[in-house]
Amino acid sequence: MDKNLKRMATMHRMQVTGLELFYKNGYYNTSIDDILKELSLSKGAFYHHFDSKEDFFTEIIQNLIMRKIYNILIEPIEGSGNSLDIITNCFDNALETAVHNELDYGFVLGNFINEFNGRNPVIMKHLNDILKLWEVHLVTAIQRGKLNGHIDRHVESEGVAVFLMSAYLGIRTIMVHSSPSSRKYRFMSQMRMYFKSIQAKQQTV
Amino acid sequence: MDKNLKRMATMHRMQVTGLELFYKNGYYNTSIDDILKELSLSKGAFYHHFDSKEDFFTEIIQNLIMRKIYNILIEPIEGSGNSLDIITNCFDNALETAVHNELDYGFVLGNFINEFNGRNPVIMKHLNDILKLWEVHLVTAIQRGKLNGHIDRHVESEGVAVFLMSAYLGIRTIMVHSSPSSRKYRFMSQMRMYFKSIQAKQQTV
DNA sequence: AATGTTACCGACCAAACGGTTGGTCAAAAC
DNA sequence: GTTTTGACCAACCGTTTGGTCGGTAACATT
Repeated sequence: MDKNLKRMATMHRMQVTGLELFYKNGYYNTSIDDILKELSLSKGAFYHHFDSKEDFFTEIIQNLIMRKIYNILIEPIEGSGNSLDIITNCFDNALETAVHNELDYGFVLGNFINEFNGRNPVIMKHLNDILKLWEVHLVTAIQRGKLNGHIDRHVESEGVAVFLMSAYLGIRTIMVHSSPSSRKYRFMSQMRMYFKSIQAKQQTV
Repeated sequence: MDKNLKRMATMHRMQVTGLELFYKNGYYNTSIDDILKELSLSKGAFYHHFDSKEDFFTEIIQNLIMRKIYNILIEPIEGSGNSLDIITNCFDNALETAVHNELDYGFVLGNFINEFNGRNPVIMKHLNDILKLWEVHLVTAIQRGKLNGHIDRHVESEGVAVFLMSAYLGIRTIMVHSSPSSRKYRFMSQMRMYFKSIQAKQQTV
């Protein structure tokens, strides 16, 4: 079983480096050779483990992107406190990694959606599924907020979810260029304003 | 001068078709041959008019993207009425073209920013300049709203601008996949909620 | 009528692409 | 101790890429 362990280790290394380069240079602008050079591995090794470039990327989506997004953007909003506070904290933390130029997987997702949209339906489906998953959990969190008396019962849960996802993906597009830190601060500040407009009118805490 | 006219006509045709394909398939995933095939022109014609693929795209940015964004997202918010109403209408109109699968240049901009970020500093600078131009005009419109008594004086103009740009670019990323019409409706509805939270407290109209 | 200019053609190039193939060698299975 | 397996190598293939270049034909200038 030692062989199997080595196989998995190598495949994992390939995927981590692959995501890094795909994210940095784009999928179509990154060659398999680029990835292999970085790892000092050969073409043969690559095609021994993966069927094709597309298959390789599909594995990356499932094994790296999906899980990270779950950990960073979905699981943190499952809590039972004030939904608005929880979402605020979640976004704040997620954007903080972006400020420090680390891999922000929410942005990675939006980035790839832009790149594959209309070009590769198979990969788009996988990316869309993740987006949908995020949306569902956001809607759930907002509905919980209504039940708990933190959010006004009249607001549309799905509308809020769409608006939040939009804002998050958008701020990341803007943040990449100038003064990410101050842009994050301004963004979070306005998000709190927005939250005030949808919170329950009379505080029944 | 007939020659000069023909030259400009051909160059324009090339740029229009070029933008179409670059937008649909991505810059790096669209070859010059693809564009020329569509136009029944030859490589020689292309390099007779443009220095390189990059030069070609730079011209597209200046001649097509820049002007369209000015017409659709910047000029419409120059009016002197209620800034929040004007911006709402502007976004509503701009997103409507997106619903009908037409070229929405705001999205085109966000799309290319994602593609070129970290890959081509020269092109990124041009795209960034457009983003900055948009931001400046949004800030101006919001400050005008404060002066006219439509917007609460305490809100940060730049924060609002960043938030609005984020939301717009983000909703377009999300709209490309499923039910753009209903997503647009929900988005606009939440944007109005947000606007309520930043409008002047006592209506002094 | 002769000459220069310009828009455009299409064969060509070197480099890079995704993918294939025959082979090596150490560890696992027998 | 022999055989089998599987991770990996490296040369190679057909195709596509951005870009070059010598040529041609229509038009403008003289």
